[in-house]
Amino acid sequence: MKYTNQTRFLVAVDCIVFGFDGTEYKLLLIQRGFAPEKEKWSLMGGFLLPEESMGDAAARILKQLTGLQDIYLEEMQAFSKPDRDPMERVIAMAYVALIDIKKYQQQINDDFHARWFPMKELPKLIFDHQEMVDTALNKLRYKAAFHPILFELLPEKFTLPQLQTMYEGLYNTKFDKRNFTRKVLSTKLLKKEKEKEKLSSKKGAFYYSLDQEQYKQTILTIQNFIPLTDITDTKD
Amino acid sequence: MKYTNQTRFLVAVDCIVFGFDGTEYKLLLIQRGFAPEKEKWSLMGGFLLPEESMGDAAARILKQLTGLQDIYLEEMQAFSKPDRDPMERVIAMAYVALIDIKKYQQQINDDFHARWFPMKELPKLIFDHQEMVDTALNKLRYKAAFHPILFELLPEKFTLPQLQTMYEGLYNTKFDKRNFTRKVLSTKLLKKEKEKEKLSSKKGAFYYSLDQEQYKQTILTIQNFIPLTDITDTKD
DNA sequence: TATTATTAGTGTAAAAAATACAATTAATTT
DNA sequence: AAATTAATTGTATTTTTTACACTAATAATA
Repeated sequence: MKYTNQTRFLVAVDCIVFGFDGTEYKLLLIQRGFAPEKEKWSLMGGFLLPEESMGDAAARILKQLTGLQDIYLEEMQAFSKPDRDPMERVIAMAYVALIDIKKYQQQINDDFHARWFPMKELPKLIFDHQEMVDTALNKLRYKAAFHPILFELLPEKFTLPQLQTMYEGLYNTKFDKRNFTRKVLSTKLLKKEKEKEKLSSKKGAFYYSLDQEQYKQTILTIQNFIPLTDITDTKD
Repeated sequence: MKYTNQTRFLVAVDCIVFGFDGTEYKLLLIQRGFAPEKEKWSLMGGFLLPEESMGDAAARILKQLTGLQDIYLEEMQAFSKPDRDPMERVIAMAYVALIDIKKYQQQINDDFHARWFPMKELPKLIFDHQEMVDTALNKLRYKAAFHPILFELLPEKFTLPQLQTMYEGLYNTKFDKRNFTRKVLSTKLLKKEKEKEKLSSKKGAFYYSLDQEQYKQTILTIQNFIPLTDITDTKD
């Protein structure tokens, strides 16, 4: 038994991969391998297969086209305007990934010529991919304001100046060092390491790492309208 | 020209309609009109048509099955496990709506026997609809903690006790009246009206209404890691 | 080896926001 | 007139946020 008289659609997944290299944000793009728009710059995309969920498809496509695996991938938004692909109607689900460029540089497979573009020097993208990127960046900014999500973008060990640069880059602004440090450390999410990073300064900056236990707890915490004393009552 | 050798899928939209009646949260459900699971309780769902976006489909389906229109509908999450519908694979996009039950009661068309169920007395739902509802409720709780989104759930004029009840209902807790009032008013989102609501108390409670101008500005405001003084610099 | 240059790291006072806590007010019902 | 019910309001304390500038550590250079 099947549903009759219903239209079936192509369903695709597009992966928006943001990366941070310690200084600026970049976007990972490839040159599309098939018509239409063959050879044009594109997000990592592909069609959904019959036996996989969309999340599985996103991971598969990213792996196939770049070699990247085991990275943070999150469903972002559907793009479903009937004419977004000139060839044929395709429903696209956009997924967003955040990675530390240096950490994953080796994983990236050169076969597909995936390339990092600084956010301010993006080439023209196919279809509505630029809209996808803009939407993703806005959502990332919004989310990072409440959520310690940006820690995911850093290597296991990172310095406070690096973290600050990352936040400043996302919002195109400068923060006060002392206040930023205090705020970040007050989350209790970071553990200070004994070694220093010596490449980017003469003095060297101490490494910190993410306290995974704390992180898992904190990521669920909610604020603002709910006094903290009430939150513990909420689990019923 | 079409994409060849690709599988096409049924795409559906399911609408999760939460309502608040001044006292408790309810969920709007209908009895499914076709096989499989005919007559079982279900979210308002239907298949995507060839010429509409998914957002359009959600609005159309909600209107067709309940009569409700012009309400706040937000894309929530895709549900795409290959076997979620036993008849045939269907990719479902869940949309969430929040409405004031009393305000829209008349709009609801009786033809489809849509019924409000208190959140604690939901019937067994078809397929993965219960999972959709649970996910939506969690996201709503999370979002409402930062976002004045719950104001959307109230009629044009509402009282502070009503608003407080709504927040308390969402988190199953009690807030201090004085602190809640102060916090809500500090958002500057509310305008005090001259009339009182007299049904639920002898003294009567003053009506408030949403200051639409302020609301549009505030809804974009972000906090926590970004000092407020920096936010204005962000627009580039 | 002394000097210079560069970035990391740190404290405090003032202002703002969050919290805990209970008496008074307005209106209706008896 | 008294009793009942729910709305409304303030203050003192604690916590958090903000603004602001000098010292420390190291490498490069004179």
